Amino acid sequence: MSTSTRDQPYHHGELRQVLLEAAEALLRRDGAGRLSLREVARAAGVSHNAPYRHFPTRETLLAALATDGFRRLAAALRAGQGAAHGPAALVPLGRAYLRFADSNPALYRLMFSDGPRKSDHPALAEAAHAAFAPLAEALPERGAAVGAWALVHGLAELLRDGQISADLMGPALAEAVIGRYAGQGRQAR
Amino acid sequence: MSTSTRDQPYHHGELRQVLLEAAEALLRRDGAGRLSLREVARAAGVSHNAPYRHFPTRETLLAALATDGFRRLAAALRAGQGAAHGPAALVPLGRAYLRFADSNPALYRLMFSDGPRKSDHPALAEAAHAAFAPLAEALPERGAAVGAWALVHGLAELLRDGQISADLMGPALAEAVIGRYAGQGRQAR
DNA sequence: CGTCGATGTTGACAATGCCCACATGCCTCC
DNA sequence: GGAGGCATGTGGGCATTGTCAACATCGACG
Repeated sequence: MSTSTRDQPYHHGELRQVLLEAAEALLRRDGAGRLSLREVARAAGVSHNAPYRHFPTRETLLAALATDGFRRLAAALRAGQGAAHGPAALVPLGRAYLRFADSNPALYRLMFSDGPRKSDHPALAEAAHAAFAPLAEALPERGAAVGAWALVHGLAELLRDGQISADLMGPALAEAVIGRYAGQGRQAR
Repeated sequence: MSTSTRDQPYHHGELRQVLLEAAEALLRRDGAGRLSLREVARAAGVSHNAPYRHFPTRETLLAALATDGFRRLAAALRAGQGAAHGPAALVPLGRAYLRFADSNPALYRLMFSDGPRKSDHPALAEAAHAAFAPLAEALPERGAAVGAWALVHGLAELLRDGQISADLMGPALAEAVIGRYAGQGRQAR
């Protein structure tokens, strides 16, 4: 809470966490491309080299941010799913998913598009995979689950950068689309 | 065709096009994030500042690349659609779409994820919008078209970065998912 | 034939990612 | 309880980058 702990005890103690928070703020402001390690360090009030004690590389920082994002997404999905099970859960899951993407556009973009390759960061890959679990549980059939994942992810991305021209944008339509898919999923064994 | 016009006539003549081609090669190799204007210039055999006579900014170069990508995508879709019309065109369209994304992963990523914001580059925005046209014609109902767009785009992205774990990846599944969606689209009024 | 504008070139500057050597201070082990 | 070790943080430095400014070159047009 203290805006400036006067006597920086040289060893910060929570630098890693502070760096991540500062980085996320800058991510929100500038996007992943313009996020600079040195500016993160400045924001955290440490030397330009301090981050290297916690992240071997700029990309590692971004990967950590994205990993955290996937954990939060998974939590949001579980929270949004509520009591629903099976195909009926698709709509609330989709809604929670889209809300997450809409609330954290820069982070979402980092997680799926802008960010480091998952193959280079095992923890990231695993977190990303884990976020898929709620959907896989709701729709036991693989094809249906993948389709739903793709549909919702595609909607999120198209909405995010206004790819869908403004006249037909909006969460309402998105939800209708998901609803329709859910209905079909139910009847298509 | 000439690999090196010996006497570079100072005024290159086709620099813009050459720069774009060099840039796309580097894009393929390194991704948009690591693409450096100076390296593009080097690859084109001109000074590090020559590109600025054609692109006011690095981002502008990327936007031009992405714009071209959308034009090519639109062409690929029209070519892939063949004679099919209406909902029946969905499967061939989806196939063409996925093939494009699979053949040009870096470019695809630039177009949708990595690249400049469409709102900052009108030509880009328009090309992106135009690429949507074939789909909109095939599925006259807005919701269905948006859903299909999202579904296919989502599949492309998930496939691209192996988000769908390897065990269920592959174009075959993707096509099945699209086929199912197409079937549902046909029966949903 | 001269000049003018588009296109390229050279030079410079600040910022950045990352490397190296050094400083600091807590923790452990005799 | 003192000495050494190790994680953490600092400062300086280097190559690279995007962009700006000044100058060079050349074809077109009077």
